[in-house]
Amino acid sequence: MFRINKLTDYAVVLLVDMARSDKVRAAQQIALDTGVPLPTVAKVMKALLRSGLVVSHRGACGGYGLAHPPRSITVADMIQALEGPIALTACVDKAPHADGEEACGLGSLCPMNGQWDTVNRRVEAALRTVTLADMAAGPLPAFAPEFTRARAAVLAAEMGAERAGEMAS
Amino acid sequence: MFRINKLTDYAVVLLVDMARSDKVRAAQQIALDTGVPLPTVAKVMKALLRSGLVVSHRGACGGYGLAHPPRSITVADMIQALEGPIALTACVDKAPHADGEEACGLGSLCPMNGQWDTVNRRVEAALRTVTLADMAAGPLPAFAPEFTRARAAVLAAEMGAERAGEMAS
DNA sequence: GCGATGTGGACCAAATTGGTCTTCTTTTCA
DNA sequence: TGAAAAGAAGACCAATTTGGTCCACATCGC
Repeated sequence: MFRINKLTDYAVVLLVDMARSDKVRAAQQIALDTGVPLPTVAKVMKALLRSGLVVSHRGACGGYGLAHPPRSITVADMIQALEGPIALTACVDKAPHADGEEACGLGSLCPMNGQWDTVNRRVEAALRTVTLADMAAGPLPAFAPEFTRARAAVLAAEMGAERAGEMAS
Repeated sequence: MFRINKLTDYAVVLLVDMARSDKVRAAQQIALDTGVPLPTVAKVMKALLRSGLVVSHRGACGGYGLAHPPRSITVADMIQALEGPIALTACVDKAPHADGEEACGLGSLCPMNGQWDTVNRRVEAALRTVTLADMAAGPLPAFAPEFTRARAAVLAAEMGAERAGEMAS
């Protein structure tokens, strides 16, 4: 499957929504607009904030906004924000463990010496060719954003009365 | 960290060793030569066999060999053999579940419609630019293959007397 | 100062992964 | 023809990772 994390997937969904809205919104509002559970939105935003992809404003009327124009945020940036450096194998991040041993058990005996570096660089380059603006624009969204938003609200309501009430307050 | 499976990592190590040796060898011998545990070699080979990357010969003097020249086996092939089609998100393989619902919970409401397809195609293209021959050639292996093999044998012996004896028989 | 909002981290249940084992089939060779 | 060598298929369990949630605290605006 060669998957990215679900959390990373959420991050892209949230960032696309932010790129389309282009306003500072509270995490609660973003959760409502996208249908992603609030605690998950909070967790993702924390990671995006640390990586400098979004900016935050605390206090009343606070919220999150994009730190850069969508055109200059790439898929590689989003993935790296959630999952760290792009390293397909343990061989490449040679950060020695506490006991001085290398991450790859075989150490310098590993016959792959540096071959994975090439692969990693090419994958990262590929991921750098698609931007948030591309993701947000889309060739032809099946539904207009308004419909999407309305449908998401319905979904949020169905998630449970107590939570929906709390979120809608 | 955007990793491939450890099993996939092993598969590449084994295939590189097979490309360098270019002989039909028993799984036991490959395990000895690479330092990868025998049961793991067997498991990886099963996947590689199903994908047609290696051929097998049963019975005495049997073993595994490459099904194609290293030049025509790409990193993408190896990853797909172990992990299935390259699909960074659950959105892309729209195979409906048993209950008729799509893999992505949001269904056609998902605002990503088709955007991930582009990313997936570009990543796969990148992975297709590096072949098994490239991985096996290497720019400059730190040690000659003979040293690697001898060292692997020592490692195998250290794994335990009973297993080492059984493997050396 | 109070309420709204973000921040940081702990926490646990569920899913995935990795590694091993067992049993069976196929092939070679004496 | 039968025994040994080797692969095939899958069940199984432990360990790790992931995901989702919650809590206590820090800021900010009114």
